[in-house]
Amino acid sequence: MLTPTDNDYGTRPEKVPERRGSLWSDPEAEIRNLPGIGHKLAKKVVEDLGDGSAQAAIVMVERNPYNLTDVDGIGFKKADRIAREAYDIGPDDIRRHEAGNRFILEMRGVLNEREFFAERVKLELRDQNLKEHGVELEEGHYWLPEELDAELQLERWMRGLPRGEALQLADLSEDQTAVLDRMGADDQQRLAVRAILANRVLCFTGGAGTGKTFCVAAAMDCGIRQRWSARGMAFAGKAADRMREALDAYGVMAEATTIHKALGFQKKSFTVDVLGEKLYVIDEASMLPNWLLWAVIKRLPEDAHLVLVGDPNQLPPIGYGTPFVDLLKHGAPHVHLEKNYRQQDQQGILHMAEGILNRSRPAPAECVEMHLYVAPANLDSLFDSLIQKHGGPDYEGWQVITYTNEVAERYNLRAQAIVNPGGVALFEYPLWKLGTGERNRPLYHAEVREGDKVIVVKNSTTLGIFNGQTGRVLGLTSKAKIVQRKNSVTGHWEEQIGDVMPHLLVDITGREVAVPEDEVEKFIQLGYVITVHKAQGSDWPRVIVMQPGKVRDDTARKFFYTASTRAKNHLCIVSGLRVVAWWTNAATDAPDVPSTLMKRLAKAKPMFPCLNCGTPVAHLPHDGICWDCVSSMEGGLLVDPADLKDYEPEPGPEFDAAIERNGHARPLLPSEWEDVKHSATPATWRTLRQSAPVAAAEPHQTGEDSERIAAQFRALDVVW
DNA sequence: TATCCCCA
Repeated sequence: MLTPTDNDYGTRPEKVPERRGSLWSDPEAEIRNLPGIGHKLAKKVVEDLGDGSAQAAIVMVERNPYNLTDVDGIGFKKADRIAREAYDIGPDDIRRHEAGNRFILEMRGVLNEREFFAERVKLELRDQNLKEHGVELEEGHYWLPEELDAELQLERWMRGLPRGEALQLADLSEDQTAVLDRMGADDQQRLAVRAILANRVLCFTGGAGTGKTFCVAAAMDCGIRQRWSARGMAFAGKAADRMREALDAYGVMAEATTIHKALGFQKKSFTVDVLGEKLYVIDEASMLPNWLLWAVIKRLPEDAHLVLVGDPNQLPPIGYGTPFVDLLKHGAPHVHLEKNYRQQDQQGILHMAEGILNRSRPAPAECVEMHLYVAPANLDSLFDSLIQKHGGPDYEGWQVITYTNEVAERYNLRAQAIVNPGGVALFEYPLWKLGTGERNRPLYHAEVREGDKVIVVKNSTTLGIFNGQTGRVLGLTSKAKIVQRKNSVTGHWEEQIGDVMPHLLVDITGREVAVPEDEVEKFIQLGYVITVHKAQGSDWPRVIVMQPGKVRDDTARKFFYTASTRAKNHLCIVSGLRVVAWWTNAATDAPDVPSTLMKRLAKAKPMFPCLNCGTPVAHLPHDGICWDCVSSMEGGLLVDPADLKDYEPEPGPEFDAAIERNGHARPLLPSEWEDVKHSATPATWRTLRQSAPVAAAEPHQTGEDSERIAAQFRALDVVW
């Protein structure tokens, strides 16, 4: 079955070769002629599977046709059809089961046995002996192995974290105080900076407009003043770009990139093994799925500080897991900014957002327009009048936000008809969500005209544009296309001059960007109306939230909260629901079911006394030494070897190897630890006898200290 | 049962 994303609807190969066997002279044609693959997909197959070589791609496909699922735009079903029709692969081939099992879990996350079998039946995966191929079964649940590993590792890492009471505050040097004075930080923000500098791991939360980014920039600057190196990261390109702008604006000497870039993402994996900086700040952390957060944590140097900045009330990650929310629930060190700077003049929007979170209806306010219980027949005309009132040529000034792409596509056409009716049409793209007609063609197309408001829908490093940025179409120009080619000798990517072709000129945040004609459809769409996911991380003076019906219960509150808080001065809400139904929907959140990670953490684990300070902790990450001790260690461990003879670390090959190298089985000095830390997993070292003797305990922080700090924060309206 | 991210 063809999917709506298969937009190879027009072109067919000009020449149809007669037989596959005679095609070795033209391997690309062979790929193109596979069932369900056309021109465009064939190119991607060659690029993704063969690294540019069609011959190599064919070898990959012949070895295992299900390798095709690695190509963007090819799922299990399309690969399966090719495997069975073109390569005679039987229904119970191991490769088929492996790909099918993985496909199911890639779509659905973690499934129990019954759910998993139901999905297998749908894909006609019948042989029960092959039900675990490519996936892992753990206590009645099926997992992708890498997903299970990420979660187990996160669990281990979280058990080793200080919890709640361990929030610490750094003292600021004169230099640092001067920085904060110059930046104009208030007391709340100063405390946040001190917390960032003092805690190895810190969650940093606050709603839109509470100045999180400001604090982060200030903290990074202060870090740099004490000779730390610092780096900002974000999941999304646009968020990284915003952070970079903020750092530039405050004159902070630190880079900000996507996580993928920082970890050296290539093809399907990360190439950076250990990160080199001292302070890492991840923005929009609520967007991180388990695997990605773990990918960062496992690469952190041991003395690094990690700050996770986010708003747990915003939209959850697309992938599996909600590690940011889990960390907060688990009680990791946490600073919350309460005071809102941005919406101080527009308290109505703030109260609206609070109302959605707290299930309370705020008093009516001038800056919040509610249009509820709108009859379906009147939705369009109401929309039109709102655009006439709040829309206009100042595209930076307003934005319509929806939940689904279908609604976005529909109302983009209406908004365009009002705002830019007479612009010259420059190109068009298919509106797949508005339905498909015969022969799988889209029913509607959108015209992009001169003067239109547009949105970037995909990052391009070549063009320097990011998914989610909005802009204005300036016109057309003709110039040579710049293409990125991999130099076959050096292996580096290089910019080369390609064919001369028309380019679409777009003004994006004040910069003129020329998008080559053949890539416009990939990068540019109408931007009057966008989905909430694309709006995340941006704000506009006037926002219209256009959502005719109910939003699914488990997402509703996050959708309305995120969408409403995008507005700085004026907010319009449009819905067909009655007043009570709307408020019920808007305040409905997913039932508070603990994530699988939280369930793991809730299970009791044996406690072990730290060899250095004696504090019992569930996990001793550093060879019997707790996190706090290791982090405060400069010269070496103060452990008397005589006290250690009764310890019995867990046996195993890694442990044996480590003993052999070191000649003993006691916890290691930091210098020794350097030698074995890469080969001995912490799990190998962690099992210690509970009755073991312990060095004199000296807690790192008394209850009094933490109470004093808590009081300081409370006094400043900061919750932690 | 919808949403969507990442690179050389």
